[in-house]
This record gives sequence, structure tokens and C-alpha cells, in this order.
Amino acid sequence: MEKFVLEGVKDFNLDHIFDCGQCFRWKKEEDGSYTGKAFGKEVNMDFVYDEGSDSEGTLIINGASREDFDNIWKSYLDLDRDYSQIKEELAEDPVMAKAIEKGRGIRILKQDLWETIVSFIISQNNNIPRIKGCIENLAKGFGEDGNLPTPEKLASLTVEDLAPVRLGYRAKYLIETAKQVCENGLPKNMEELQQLCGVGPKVANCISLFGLSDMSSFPVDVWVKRVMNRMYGIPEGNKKEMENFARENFGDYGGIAQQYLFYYIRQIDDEEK
DNA sequence: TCGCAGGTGGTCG
DNA sequence: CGACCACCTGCG
Repeated sequence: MEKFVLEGVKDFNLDHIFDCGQCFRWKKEEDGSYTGKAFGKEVNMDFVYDEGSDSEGTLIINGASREDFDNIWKSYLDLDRDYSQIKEELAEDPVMAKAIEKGRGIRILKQDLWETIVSFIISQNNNIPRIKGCIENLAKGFGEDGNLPTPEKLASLTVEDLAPVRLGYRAKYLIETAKQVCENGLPKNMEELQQLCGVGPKVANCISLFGLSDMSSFPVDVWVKRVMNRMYGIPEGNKKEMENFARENFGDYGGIAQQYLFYYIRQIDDEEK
């Protein structure tokens, strides 16, 4: 199988990238590599640190040609962005510095917009194993070649058709959103995102961040509420204040900051169990 | 058994 | 507007 190898990759860690809540379709192998699919191509990614380094090393993408790397994976992995610089700025805040230390290899994936929309509608009021299961069921049952069904395909289905996917009440959101996309095209910004059925402020921010690469998007979910209460003393119920805090302190990198915070609190939570 | 999980839409005041 | 509350489903 062909493979693509890239040395000298900085600020990169597969666990951090695939376990910070931004994607649901990558599977960790026993050897620590990850297998998954994006933009119709399935690959296996591995990362080997340079000797003595904990953030710089060599990326190996099994199943990818150089052309695929240039066209897909380079932008998918956000490799053109200088995270060192961003982390340096964010780390002026000592709380953020601590979070960055834990998730230093996080990168914001640039994902397919439609898949991101579908994935995060499914994610609402749901838990991760079930989210992953639903997405797999949807791809297997109604997609082609392992991909999620297109807007046209989804729009042609009924809630009854989707019953085996076990989406619960989200099925009708998905169908309605698919119809809206067929009618109006894909959304281009937060305002258009929130017109979609089943897309409120939280889901819209996730789609904006992971599907539209708007790094200033700051999704506030239960974990962010938890971590911002714990780290910054903001009351858990005060979402407005959290958004203001993010805008003032993280600015254009709110989404990246959110991912460090999210990963951090999830890790802390695991350690406390 | 029942509350809960990466929220949202509908309904009131 | 902001505060509630029902909602599919599966797991502990």
C-alpha cells in the first residue's frame, strides 16, 4: 500500500486531535495509529516522535499518495497553521497554559461541511459511543462507499426509514435540514447555520469551527461550562459571560482555546475517576 | 428504576 | 427575550 511520510511536523498528537470532541469517525488501532475516512478516502495515520521530543515528529499516512496529501490531508490536518505561535499567545493566560500543556498536539480538523452538519446534529443531548454508532449506522445503511448519505439522499427518506439508525428524535431534524440544504444550498456562516432544523447555538458553533474553519467560533457545551467554572470561576449557568470572556481573552482563536479547555477537563475528569 | 448524555424547539410569562 | 421542559435511546 502506498504511504505518505512527512518529517518535521510540529504541535501534533493523534490522541489529542482525535479525542478532543471534534470528530467521531476515527478509530484507534492497537498500535496507537488511527484509521478513518475523510472526503471519501480511507487512511491509517501514525505519528512517531523525534527522539527527545514530545510534540515534533514524523507523520505517516498509510493509503495516501502525495497528491491526496496535497489535496486533502494537508488542509484536513490544518498543517499550514502555526500552532506554536497561537499557543504562545494563548499561554499568556496561566490557566490556558495548563490546558495547552495537556493537549499540546491538538489541531482543528477542516472537515467536510455536510458531514459536520450531520454529525453535530446527531451529537446533541447524546453521548459519544451512541453518536459514533448512529453515524456508522447512517453511513452503512444509507450512504455510498462508507460515506454519509448526501443531502439529496437524506431528504428523500422518512423518519420510519431511519428508524434502524436509532437517531431518536434527531431523525426528523436531519431530514428537515437535508431538505433545507437541497433548497438553499449549504450554509456559509453562523446566521445561516442557525436557520437549519436542529441547529441551535452550540451545534452551530461546532459546525462553524470544524466545518467552516472559523477559528473564532466558541462552542459552549456542558464540559466548557464545567471547565470555565472550575478554572475561571464563572458560574456554570452564565453562558453569556463565558462567551464574553472567550471573545475578550481568546479573540480570533476562541475555537482553538475551546479545544484545549475541552480536552483538559475531559482528561482531568478521567483522572479523577 | 430512573437520571443522564457535546441541546434544541416549542411554549409561556 | 429568558426560563422551562419534553424529547429518542441506551447505559449504569
